[in-house]
Amino acid sequence: MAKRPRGFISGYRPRGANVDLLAAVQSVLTMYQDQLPLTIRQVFYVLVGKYDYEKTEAAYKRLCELLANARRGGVIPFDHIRDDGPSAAAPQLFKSGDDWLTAIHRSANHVRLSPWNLQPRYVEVICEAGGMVPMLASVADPYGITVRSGGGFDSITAKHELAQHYARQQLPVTVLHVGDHDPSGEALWTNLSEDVGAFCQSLGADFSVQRIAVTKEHQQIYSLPTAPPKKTDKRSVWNEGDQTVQAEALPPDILQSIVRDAIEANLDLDQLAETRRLEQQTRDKLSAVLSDLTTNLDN
DNA sequence: TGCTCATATTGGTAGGTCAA
DNA sequence: TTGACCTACCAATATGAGCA
Repeated sequence: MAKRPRGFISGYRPRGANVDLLAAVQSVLTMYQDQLPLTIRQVFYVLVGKYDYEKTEAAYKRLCELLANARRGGVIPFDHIRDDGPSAAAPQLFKSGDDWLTAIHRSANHVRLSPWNLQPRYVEVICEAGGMVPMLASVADPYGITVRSGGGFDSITAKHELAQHYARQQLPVTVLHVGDHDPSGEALWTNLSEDVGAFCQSLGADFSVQRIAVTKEHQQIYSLPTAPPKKTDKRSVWNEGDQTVQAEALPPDILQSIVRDAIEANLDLDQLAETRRLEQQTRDKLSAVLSDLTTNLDN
């Protein structure tokens, strides 16, 4: 029998300093309610910046454990915290033909057109941490832009498939990269840029990466919490005296605005407006066609 | 040149121990 | 009794150092 709690914890009562810590976490979640869900790392860095929370890996681990219990205990809503979960592939099933027709009708009202046949370049966002994807996607989605988690792109298959995907776009490809400002973050970015770039070159794709966050300038402008680079991490050239900054140290709203600005700088906004006009036209047309079809079937 | 080893990345969880 | 905290571990890969 496991000694750890399973399922919900009924009557969970945090103790000592954790009572105040959970109150601070709830304040952070309220402060960034428009950016929810946040990763525990994002909550951690806001606590460090605004509540003088201890900035150590041990303190971060304690926060992870506390938030696990707080979620099990119903103190923190599960949907306010984002972590990497399992993936599922569910078949698309319908109760009946009418059910399918209703679903089609409903989706026709939300059909979206790809903006890429009117844009000068294909743009994507890649972030290092998978937990940040939903938050960045809420910014990128209205532009029709895909957000991926890099996770270091540790799989050679993933890098090759990505290059194949970019080659199929038949447009110059720009990847906006969000990652940590540390030797490992630099190494991951360089690896992505070089390895996917080399595959792209062989496949005939014009590929470039823009590192949009986190930079040394961001650290200075927003006074972000830093840490000295780990002496054991030799994966990248690192200037003497330079401090490291985690991507999650950027306040969520600021990170969103950095990504939004970078997206808009790379898109033709007039052409994007034209795509949206065509999109509405298409929705109206499809709704009319499906209404006629439903009427004919009923008769 | 090629192999092994240590260390790093993410967001946790498991088990053991301590303390309120 | 129960919450807190510490260490070890998971997966797949990159990188640098050291050695044969």
